[in-house]
Amino acid sequence: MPTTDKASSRDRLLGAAARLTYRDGVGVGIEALCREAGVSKRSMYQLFDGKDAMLAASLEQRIPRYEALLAHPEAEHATPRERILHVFEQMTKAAADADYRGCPYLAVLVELKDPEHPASVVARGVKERLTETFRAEAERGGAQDPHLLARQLVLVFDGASARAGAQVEHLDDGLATTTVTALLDAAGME
Amino acid sequence: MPTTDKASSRDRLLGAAARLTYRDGVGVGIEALCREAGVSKRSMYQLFDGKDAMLAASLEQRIPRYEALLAHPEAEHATPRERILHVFEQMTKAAADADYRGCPYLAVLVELKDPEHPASVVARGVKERLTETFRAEAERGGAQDPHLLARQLVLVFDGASARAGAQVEHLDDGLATTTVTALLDAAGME
DNA sequence: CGATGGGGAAACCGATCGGTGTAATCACGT
DNA sequence: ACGTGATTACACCGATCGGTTTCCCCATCG
Repeated sequence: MPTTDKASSRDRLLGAAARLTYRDGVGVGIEALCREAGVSKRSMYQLFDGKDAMLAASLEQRIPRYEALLAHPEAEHATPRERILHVFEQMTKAAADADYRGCPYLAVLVELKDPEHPASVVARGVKERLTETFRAEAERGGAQDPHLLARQLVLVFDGASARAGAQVEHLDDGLATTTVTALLDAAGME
Repeated sequence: MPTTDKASSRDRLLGAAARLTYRDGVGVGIEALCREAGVSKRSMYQLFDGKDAMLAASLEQRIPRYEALLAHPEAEHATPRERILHVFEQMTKAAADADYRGCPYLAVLVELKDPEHPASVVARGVKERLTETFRAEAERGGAQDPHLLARQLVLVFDGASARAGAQVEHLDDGLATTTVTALLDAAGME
């Protein structure tokens, strides 16, 4: 087994793509990606169909990490409200980092401006799954209109992450959680 | 006076920059911008210091139009609540257009990822002024914490515009205004 | 009329884009 | 030791990037 087999080349490419794209946007060059990953351009084109496909795969691979970060660590004993608030507490913590650039999936959707792009499809999936998670919690928590509340929460999620990532807002005073609490209360969630 | 004097060349460049940047992102080429504007590249470099400066100027020029669109038409007789809601009603109407890509100022902030970029500075100014407008209305309306409410409203504004622009959400059922109403009520605004 | 000067078209600059072709090199199995 | 297949570095492709320069036309003015 070589020191760098096919799987690890793939992983390093996906990691580099995630890192550089998040920092510099989807406009980063293939050359830079391969340099960062330590993989030749030739190999990258054998592993992926092209830049678009690699970007999509990169976003896809990060999904478990991303969703695990937002999931409540003690899911069993936590109430729906606690689980929803946990999502925004995690975002608030992440936004304190100077390198925070907001939700990478929203950023890709905004930057690509093309809903048909493979990466946009992946990103939209993440957003839809987050909405569904919120909806399920809202329902468990007895909200009057769980789907509406879920969509409201995602509105706040994306607004807060975009603004914090663009450095136009700082969430460290609990802006996001405060806003969410108001919405949860208004929706009649226990 | 020639059919195309210096001022009209400037205007057509700014218009083309606003249009193409909004549709395709800040990555559009100078060549395409000049072609769309019907102005030679040489003239554009005499009118502006470069692409960054023209982009910033383009965003700057659109500000009056943008803010007029969000301002309540009968500002005198409208209540603070009506004026705030009007902003979100206008966004909802704009989002119904298939060509809607969200707030251009937020998009630029997200795409550039550089708060120091001249265009980012302009965009941030727009966002800060919107926040201040909300804050003033919130204060007039007797909100408990006008500044907090204003920041919450901009969260919803940017979240809704980004999501509608990226085609992940549609606002035509009043999602934005419903959310805002809940926040206004929670803040104790009359 | 001829001189002058500003602006347009287009060539040009080096750099980079996404993507490919090639030849040498590498680790490996036999 | 040899063959093999994967990976590498690197040249190359046409296109485009932001930006500059050249040339030429045409409008203005004396």
